[in-house]
Amino acid sequence: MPRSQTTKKPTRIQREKTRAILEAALDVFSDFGFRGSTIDMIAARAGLSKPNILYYFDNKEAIHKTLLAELLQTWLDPLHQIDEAGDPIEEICGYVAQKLKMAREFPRESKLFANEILQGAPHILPEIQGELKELTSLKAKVVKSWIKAGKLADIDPYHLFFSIWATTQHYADFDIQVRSVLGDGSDPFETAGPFLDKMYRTMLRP
Amino acid sequence: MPRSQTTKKPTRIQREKTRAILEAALDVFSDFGFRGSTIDMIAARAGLSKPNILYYFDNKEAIHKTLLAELLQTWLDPLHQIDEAGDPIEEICGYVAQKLKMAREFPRESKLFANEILQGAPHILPEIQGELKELTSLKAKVVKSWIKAGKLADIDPYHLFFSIWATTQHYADFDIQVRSVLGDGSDPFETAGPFLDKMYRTMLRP
DNA sequence: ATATTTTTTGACTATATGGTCAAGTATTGT
DNA sequence: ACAATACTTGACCATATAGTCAAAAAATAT
Repeated sequence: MPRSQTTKKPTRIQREKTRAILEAALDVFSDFGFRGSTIDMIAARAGLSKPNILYYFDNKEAIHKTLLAELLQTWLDPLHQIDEAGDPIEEICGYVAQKLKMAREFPRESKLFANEILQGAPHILPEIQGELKELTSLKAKVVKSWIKAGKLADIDPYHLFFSIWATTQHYADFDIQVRSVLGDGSDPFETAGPFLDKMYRTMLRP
Repeated sequence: MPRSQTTKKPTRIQREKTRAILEAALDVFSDFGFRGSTIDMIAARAGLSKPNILYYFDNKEAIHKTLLAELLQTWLDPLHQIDEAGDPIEEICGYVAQKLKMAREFPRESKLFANEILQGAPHILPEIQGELKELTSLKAKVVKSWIKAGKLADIDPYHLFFSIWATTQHYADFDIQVRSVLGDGSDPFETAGPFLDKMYRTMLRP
């Protein structure tokens, strides 16, 4: 009986293999998108046979769903950490730095997410309209209170967040373009960090 | 003899049908990506049969390539228009406004491009490393000269361009996310315009 | 050691999809 | 009107791919 239909505690093999499959699937999905990826590709990358993959996951979509669910939490985490009690500019620049760090360290996750949203979020629209929307609106209120207190320039909190998401994830999602334009040699993230920090400090100063 | 193999001047029907096919293909490719799109989908959207599509284009990839080639020119055009002789801040804010307008009016083109880059630019890497790289480097020099002349704040021209591309195209590419977070009703582009204008004016002021 | 359970896979099916082709239909030029 | 050319398509093929299954192999429990 496959793991996916059991409620028992998973065995060591189950833990290891599901991990290996998800790891391989992240590679493949982030590079080719959902439709462009095949179970065979994932199997090859994981060093398993196709039926073996399907022993651990009901189908291709189940693998994808699992990845997206994990991903969303990682994606939302830095936003959670914005603290109303902290210094406004430091909090937001810290958030920018955190998002950029994530784009650097987890580019596959960023691309997987971008692929999903780009195609109209067919698998995670509910979460986008739920969790993400709620959390963003919560933190937008925090930004608004900072503005009202005169601690930040008067800018639209939502568009502020959009611009942060766009600029930071750009370095992961459009990686090939960024590197092509810069030419090889330098690490885009190295120079992007100071640039974004300066940019947001300038625009946020009241 | 199909159009794709002829050098003669195209007939009226050829012009009309190829247009209809490209129009339908843009719809489909921008929504589902290259691998996620089928010739049948394009045929259905264009109101033609599959063999008829393949009478005008050699294969699926040829349709995609044609779209990308047209697209790249549209994409590069606003960058071309940046004029060294103009007022630096107005030139750059004009560029931002132009890019945002394009994201609004041609979201399908933006998504097609995003899909392509996201998957590693398999079909237009040469153009990215050629035309785009050259033009960007040319305009980066212009920005540098403006900075040297004390007319702009001292920022990295490349990252400036990246941030402009990211923030403007975000509204087309991540459209579903933007609308989900804002909730329905307001037009994201309406409020994004003033936000971005203010943002770039603030950060560019010397 | 043996029984039980879990894991693995070769061989398979069904379907989707890119692409072909020969024969038919419409359009155009004279 | 008629021939030449351009256009269209139903039927088809080859391949790729998601997913199944029964039987073998490996791991685990007793």
